[in-house]
Amino acid sequence: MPFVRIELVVLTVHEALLQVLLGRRAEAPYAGRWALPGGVLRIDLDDDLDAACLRVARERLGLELPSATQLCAVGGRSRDPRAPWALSVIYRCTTAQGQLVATPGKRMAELKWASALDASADAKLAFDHGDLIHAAVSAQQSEVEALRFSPGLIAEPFTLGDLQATAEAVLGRALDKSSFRRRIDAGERVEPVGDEKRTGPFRPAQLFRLR
Amino acid sequence: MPFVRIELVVLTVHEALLQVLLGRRAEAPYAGRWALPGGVLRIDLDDDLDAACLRVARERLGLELPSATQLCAVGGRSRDPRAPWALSVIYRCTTAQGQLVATPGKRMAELKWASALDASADAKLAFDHGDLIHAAVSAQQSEVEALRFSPGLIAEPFTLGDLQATAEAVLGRALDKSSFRRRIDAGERVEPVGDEKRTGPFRPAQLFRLR
DNA sequence: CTCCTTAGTTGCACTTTTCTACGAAGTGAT
DNA sequence: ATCACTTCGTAGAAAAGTGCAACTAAGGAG
Repeated sequence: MPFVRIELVVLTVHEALLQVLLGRRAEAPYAGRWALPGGVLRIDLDDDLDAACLRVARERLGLELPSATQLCAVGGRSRDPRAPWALSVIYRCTTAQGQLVATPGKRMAELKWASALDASADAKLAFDHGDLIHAAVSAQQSEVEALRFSPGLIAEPFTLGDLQATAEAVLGRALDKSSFRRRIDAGERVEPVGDEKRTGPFRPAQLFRLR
Repeated sequence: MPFVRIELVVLTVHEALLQVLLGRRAEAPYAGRWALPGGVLRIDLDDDLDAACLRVARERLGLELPSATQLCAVGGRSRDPRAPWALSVIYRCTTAQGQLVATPGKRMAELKWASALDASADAKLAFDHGDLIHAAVSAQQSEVEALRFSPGLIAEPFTLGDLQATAEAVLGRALDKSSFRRRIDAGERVEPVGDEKRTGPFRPAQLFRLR
């Protein structure tokens, strides 16, 4: 039976840029290279794959992830030299940058946020993690395209301008303001919180939250 | 390490109905119940997960599947009583009904095609295979909604009427003829084969193939 | 030729999206 | 008080896409 791991693609939007969490590998293989955080499946601890994902996020990153979704599974003979056959189940999630409690473990010396677009094209990442980030970004873009904002992608409460800027960061292109707002109104995904936010000597923006 | 299997959701359209291939289980657990065909991952034989999918399809069903896509992975402690922890990687594919060479093996006594919609709601299927079929049907519907027809879903060459009937069978609803043809023309997914097909004493239909 | 069937197209109303511009709301300067 | 300035939010025209219904096209039977 193969060696089974869980890998996490943790995404966030910060400073108008879609970013992904990477850890620097301390040991071979790929020592010194950046890789996705992850951990070994523990059949004595984990009731199922989702529970394993939550445990790994908690142990490695100090994150309580309410909503990670499975991206895919990858596996093969030459995937990891530590085992004759290695299988990884990949999870994708979003979180606010502040919630991260970096607890680098034995294999993870250091954590950083990197541009997701750059990372998905970075051939120097360990394993096939560049491809996995690319797949995760595509999935996230499909969600945002349909105006499904996972909690954690944007801090609540937010203005519609914030929400649009977040969507534009994920999609990597500009969106039309009136069209964006009409689609938001048509959906039932956000609700007004009743308060306002002022950022200068001009009209304040209404605040919303996800529902 | 968990016990790892591959399961196949083989879909086809036959007689204006989306159908899924099921096998009757010969042994416990769920002896006598209908289940998805599948097999154990063999790390001595399979180079990677996709290769394992192809091998299982060939050995169990006599199918050479050019284009199976991974659906998801499921796993947990109480999934299969034969092992303390079982993990299954699910693949989805389409094939013509005629290509199937049923070779029921030790565990698969009998094969049949069943309505995919009925099967996805059938609580009597083994394991969580009803949920898996439901997920596979949804994925197939998304593809067809975007007019992506996997080879095997429809026999080539085909008329545009055939193609629309196939799409309607997958989606479970009627489509508008002129709108369907406009979208087909706009895309670059089908090309005329130059021939015609006549089914009676009236105007023949042009034939197309996928590209 | 007329009639019948299915294949394929066209016109039109309607909906949805996109682009552009304008009004609204707030503060500070004149 | 009025105007200038900025961002928030909306309205309306233009364009693109969808659904419906009627139409023409092509073949063969009688």
